Amino acid sequence: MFLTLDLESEDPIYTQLKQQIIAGIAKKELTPGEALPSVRALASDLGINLHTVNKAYQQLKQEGFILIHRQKGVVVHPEGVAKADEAYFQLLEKTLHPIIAESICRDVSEETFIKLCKDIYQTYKSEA
Amino acid sequence: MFLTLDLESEDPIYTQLKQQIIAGIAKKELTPGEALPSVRALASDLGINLHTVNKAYQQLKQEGFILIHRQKGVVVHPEGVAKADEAYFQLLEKTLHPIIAESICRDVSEETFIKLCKDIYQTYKSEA
DNA sequence: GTATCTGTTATATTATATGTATAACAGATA
DNA sequence: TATCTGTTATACATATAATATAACAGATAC
Repeated sequence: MFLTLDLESEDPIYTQLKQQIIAGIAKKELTPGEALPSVRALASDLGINLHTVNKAYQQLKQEGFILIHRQKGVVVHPEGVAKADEAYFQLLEKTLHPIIAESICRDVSEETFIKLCKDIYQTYKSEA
Repeated sequence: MFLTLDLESEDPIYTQLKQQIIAGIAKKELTPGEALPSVRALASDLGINLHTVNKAYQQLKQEGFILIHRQKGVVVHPEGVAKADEAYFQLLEKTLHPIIAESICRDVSEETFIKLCKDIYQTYKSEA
């Protein structure tokens, strides 16, 4: 599991951490039950503050991706990530709406958009 | 063109304005050359500050959605929005990646995801 | 010519978000 | 006892978001 940060990015560091861990789970590079580095170890590795890592971990826990045992440490959720429910689909739709609206303005056809999504899906499947 | 704000939203007001104007253009409720309210008029209508509207307008101008004439006012770009180029597709892919990664974690099939995108595309086409 | 409408620019203030820096606490373990 | 967990608290610096006023300069209507 490689974690790389772009300190120039507009995306906050804790967001980058979250996204890369989620991507790791999606690619099955991180498997259920697998241990993640402690907040201090990861912060030290990346040269960032403990609290920044902690914020990412807390949100990942809140969203059901990981479990945190007070003394055992942090692990990828052993029973797998909670499957999409109605609330998630609503959030997903709300997220995609403005993205698709802009694509339509820029003359991106539905077929082209779908193709891009399929290609991205493929990048996660192929590296399983 | 109805503009509604959710002051409780995490999305900044100027972002909501941008998204709704872009959605309006996508739905062809706003047509090329059509005038938009002045910064002061819109701010007054919505009960927000002039600078918040101006920030949205400036970014929409920067991204090619509108034109601003110093004394004539604000209009939807008369020649249509700039079509997607390589830079836009890269940005789009970068935007979709984490969204799709999370969907995969939550067991959303490619077919389900594509279906959702198609449905959203449809909401813009049907109201043309 | 004055008043009014544009967008624009400048300052200042408040609140919130982000990230860092230290320090300490409590449970588990070697 | 020392060291490792996550957790909590406080403080600080910076950036973003939004508001509040004020002023400027060009265009237009009376």
